Amino acid sequence: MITDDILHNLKDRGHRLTKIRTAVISMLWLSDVPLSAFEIKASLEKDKIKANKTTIYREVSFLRTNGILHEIQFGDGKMRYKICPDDHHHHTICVRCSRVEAISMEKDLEKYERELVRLKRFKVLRHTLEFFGICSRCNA
Amino acid sequence: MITDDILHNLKDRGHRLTKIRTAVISMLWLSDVPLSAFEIKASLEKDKIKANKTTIYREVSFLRTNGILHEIQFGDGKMRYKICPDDHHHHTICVRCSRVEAISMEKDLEKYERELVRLKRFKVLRHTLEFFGICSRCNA
DNA sequence: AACAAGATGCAACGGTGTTGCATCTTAATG
DNA sequence: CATTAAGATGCAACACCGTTGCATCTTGTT
Repeated sequence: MITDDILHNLKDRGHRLTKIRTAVISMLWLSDVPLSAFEIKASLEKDKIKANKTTIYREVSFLRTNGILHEIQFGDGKMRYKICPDDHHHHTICVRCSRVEAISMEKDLEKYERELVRLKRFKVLRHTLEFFGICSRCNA
Repeated sequence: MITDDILHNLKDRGHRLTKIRTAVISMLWLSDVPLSAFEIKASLEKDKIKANKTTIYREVSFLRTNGILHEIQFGDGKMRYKICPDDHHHHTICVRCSRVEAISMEKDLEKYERELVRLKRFKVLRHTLEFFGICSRCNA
């Protein structure tokens, strides 16, 4: 299991493996959509693990600092968090059922980023790209 | 002046031209970066025009409904608003000086959206794309 | 078992944005 | 110019996301 690798890696670097930490990691790993802080909290509670919202925010902050978890913004005012072995995917987000899927268009964007440097002398550090629409299930 | 066109257009459609409305329009038109609600409020106050934050939110909502103003998200949790003749949603945002420039890659993205329909049966309604980095001025 | 660093909970707070309601302004009408 | 009704504004209160300070509890090491 990859979550075990993550846990061992954290421990080897001198970090603690608390109940909440391991729960957040395994839960986010199993989730196929990025979750907000509140959703993480709710999901833990379903497994009978109570955690204060402050703890959740501090935990995602910790996991982000350690490169385990990544933030995504869907433009509704809340951060969402996901565990992704290779950072950066873009997503399709269904506006009806909220289903999220990762897609890849790195090659096209890398080409475009090179053009931005060449034409506008703008050095891209990061970007955001999300598509909102109707997924295949909802459209059927 | 284009702001006059906007004002006449609004009036012709039966909307009122209040002090705050005209001030928001001309101020946003002159601004070369998208502004948050708070920044709009502060900018009006610099011109001795006081406005309640509720009024600002209602005004940007009104202007958005009338297709005059567009929202942009930079991922810091606040909406920003910009007057743009053609609704144009991609930008380079300098993380040092906050300068924002519009860029065009519609053709590439339209191609990609057609592929999303074809391959994943995902119908794109809208998307977000912003590049964060260092602009030519800051990099010099 | 003792201990220090780290994790947690709680309360309070700040910021963004919204809503209900009372009041004021705009612009059209007589 | 006075009237008037719709629309605009201000105010207070609220909801929500996220953060901070501080006291307390856990973890893992000695």
